[in-house]
Amino acid sequence: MHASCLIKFPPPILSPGLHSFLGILMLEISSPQGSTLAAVALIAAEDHNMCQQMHAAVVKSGAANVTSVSNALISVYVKCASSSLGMMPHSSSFLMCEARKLFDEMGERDELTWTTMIAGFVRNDDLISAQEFLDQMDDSLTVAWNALISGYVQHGSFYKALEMFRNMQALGMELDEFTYTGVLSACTNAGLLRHGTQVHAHILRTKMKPAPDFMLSVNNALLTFYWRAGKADQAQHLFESMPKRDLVSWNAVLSEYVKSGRINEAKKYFLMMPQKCVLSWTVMISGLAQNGYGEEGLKLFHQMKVEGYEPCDYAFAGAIISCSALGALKHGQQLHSQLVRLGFDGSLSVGNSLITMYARCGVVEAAKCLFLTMSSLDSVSWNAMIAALGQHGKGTDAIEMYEEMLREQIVPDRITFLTVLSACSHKGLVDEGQRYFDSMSASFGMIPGEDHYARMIDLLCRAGKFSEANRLIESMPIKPGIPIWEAMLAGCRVHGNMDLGIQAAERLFELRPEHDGTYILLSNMYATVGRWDDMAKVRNFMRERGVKKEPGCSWIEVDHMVHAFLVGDTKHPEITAVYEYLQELGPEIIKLGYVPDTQLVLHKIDTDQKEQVLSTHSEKLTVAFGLLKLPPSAPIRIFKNLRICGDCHKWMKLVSQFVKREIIVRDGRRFHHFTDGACSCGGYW
DNA sequence: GTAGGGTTAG
Repeated sequence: MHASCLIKFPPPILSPGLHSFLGILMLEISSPQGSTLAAVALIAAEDHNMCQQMHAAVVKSGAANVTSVSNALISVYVKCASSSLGMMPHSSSFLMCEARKLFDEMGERDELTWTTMIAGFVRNDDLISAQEFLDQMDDSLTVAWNALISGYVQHGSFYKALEMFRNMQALGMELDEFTYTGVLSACTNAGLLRHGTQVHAHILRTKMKPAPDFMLSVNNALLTFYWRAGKADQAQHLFESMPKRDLVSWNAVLSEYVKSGRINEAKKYFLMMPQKCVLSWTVMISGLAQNGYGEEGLKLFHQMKVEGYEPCDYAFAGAIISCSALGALKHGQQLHSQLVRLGFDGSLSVGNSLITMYARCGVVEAAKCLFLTMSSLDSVSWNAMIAALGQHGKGTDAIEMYEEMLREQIVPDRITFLTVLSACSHKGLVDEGQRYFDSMSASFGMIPGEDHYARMIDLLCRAGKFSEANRLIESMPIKPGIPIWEAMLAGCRVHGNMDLGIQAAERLFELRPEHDGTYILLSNMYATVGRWDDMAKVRNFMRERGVKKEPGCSWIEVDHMVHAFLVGDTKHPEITAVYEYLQELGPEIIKLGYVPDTQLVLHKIDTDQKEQVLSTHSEKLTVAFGLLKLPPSAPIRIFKNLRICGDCHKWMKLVSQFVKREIIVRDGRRFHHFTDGACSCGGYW
C-alpha cells in the first residue's frame, strides 16, 4: 500500500473500490501507520459518514493522539461541513462541532491543526470563532492570518482585513503573495484607490526572495484593482507588460471588459485568448446575454459544449438569461430539463435565472411555481419574483410578496425597492409606493438613489400628480438627470401635459441629444393636440441632428425558432400569408369598433397611407403570424423592442376578443395580457 | 491550511 496511489482517487465521488479499501484500512487502524494512510484516503474521499466511523475507531484504538491522523480527520470534517452536498441544513454546524471536539481531545497540536481549524471556521462563515482561535495561537503564523484576511474580505469586512494587514506589518510578520492578494482584494471591493496604490508601492519596495510566481498572482490582483478603481488604461498597460500571464490574468481582463459593457472588445479578446476554461466561457456567455446579445449567448453556449467543455451551473444561468432576453420559452424549457438531469436544479443562480426566464417569456405562473418549490431562496430570488409580478401588472401580489419577504426576515436591498416601486407604478398604487419610498430611509437606513427617485416621479406623473412630482424633484439632494426627465416626459404624454412635457424634453435634448425616444414622444404629444407645425419642427430638428428612429421590431417563438418582423416587413418567407390574414381580419376588427389612430403616424402623408403604415406595425404582423402557426388554443406570446403603440394596443384588445385567445405582449417596459377585449395593464403604461 | 478570475434580481 502506497499513499501516493491512494491520493489518485477522484474526490468527492466515493468509488466502490475506494469504499471497500477504506473498510480494509479501518481494520488496520490499530497501527498509527495504517490510520495515517486511512486518513489520507478519507481526505480524498471527503465522506463525512466514513469520517465519523473512522473518528470512533481512532478514539477506540488510541490513535487519536497521533497528530497527523487527527489533523486529517479535522480536515475532512471541515471540508464536508462547507461542501454540504446533499446534506441536511444543520449538518454543517454539527460537523464543525465534531471537528472542534476532536481538536479539544488532541494531546498535541501543530501549526497545521490550528490553521485547519481557522480555515474551517472561515469556510463555514464563523469568523468569530476563527478570530478567537487566531488570538489563542502562540505564534503568529502567516498562513492562518491570510486565511482570516480572506474571510473578512469574503464577508465584506474590508476594513477588518486592512487592519489585520497593518497588524501583520507592525508585528514584523512575513508577508507573502496570499497576504498581498487578500489585502488588494479588500481595496478593490471597498474602492480604496489610495490604500491599494500604497500596497502596490509597498510590494515594489520590498526586497524579498519571493516565491516563483509571486509577482504573477500579485499582478493578477492588481489588474482587477486598477480596473475597478477606474484606471482601466493603467490595468491594460500592466497586463501588456506582465512578464508572465496565466488563465487568471486573461479571465480577469475578460470579465472587466464584460462588466464595463465593452462587449465588442470583449468578443475580440475572447477570440484572442491563448487558453480558455469553463469560467472564460461563462463570463462571455453571460456578458453577451446581459448586453442584449441573447442569440450569440446561446450560440456560444452550444459551441462551448462542442469544444468539449462541460458547462457549470453559472454557464447554464447565462444561457437561460439569453433565453429570457429573446423570449425563447421552448429553448429555456429545454435547458431547464437538461439542468434537472444534470443535478444543477439546486443551484441558486440557476433557480433565480429560471424565475426571470419564465417571467420574461410571459409565463409568470411558472415563475411563481418555481419560486415556491426552490429548496433555498436569497434576496435575488425574492427580487426576481417581485419584479416578475410587477412587470405583469400584478402590483398587489408584488406588494404582498414584498411584505412576506420582510416576514421571512430577508433584508431588502436597493434593487428590492426599485422593483417594488415599479410594481406600484405599473398599477397606479401611489400611496403604497410613497410609503415604501419613505420607508427606505426611515426603516432601512438607505439613501434613495436617482433611480429610486425616477421610479417615484414615474409613479406620481402617471397618476397625474404633477405638482407632487415637481416638489419631489426640488427636494432631491442630487441634480436631476436623464432617468428623472424621462419618467416625467412619459407621464406628461399619458396626461397630455404639454408645458411640463416640453420642459422635460428640453432637459433631455441637452443631456442626450442623440436619443430618438425623446423626439418621438414629443412629436406624438404635439400630434395628439393637433399642433402639426410644432410636430414638424421636432421632426426637422431630428433630421438636422441626424437622429434615426430605431425601427420597431417584434418577434415570436414558433417550433423552437424565433421569428422576427420589422415594421412593414417584406423579408420574412411567409410574409404574404401574414398580410392576407390581416386583410381577412380587418373588417371583423372594425365591426368590433376599431378605428385606426392615424395621429400616431409621424410622416406627413395622407390618411389612407397612414392607415397603411399602422396596419403593418411589427407587433400586428407578429400576432398574425402566431395566430396562423400556433395550435388553436395556445396563447400568443410576442415580444417587442420598443413600447407598444396606442393603436396596436387597441387593436390587440379587439383581436383577443375576436379570436377568443390570450395575446401576451412584452414591450420594452412591461407585459400586456390581452383577453376578451381587455388588457391587464388597465391603462397604466 | 491561505490568493488572484465567474453567476442570478433592475
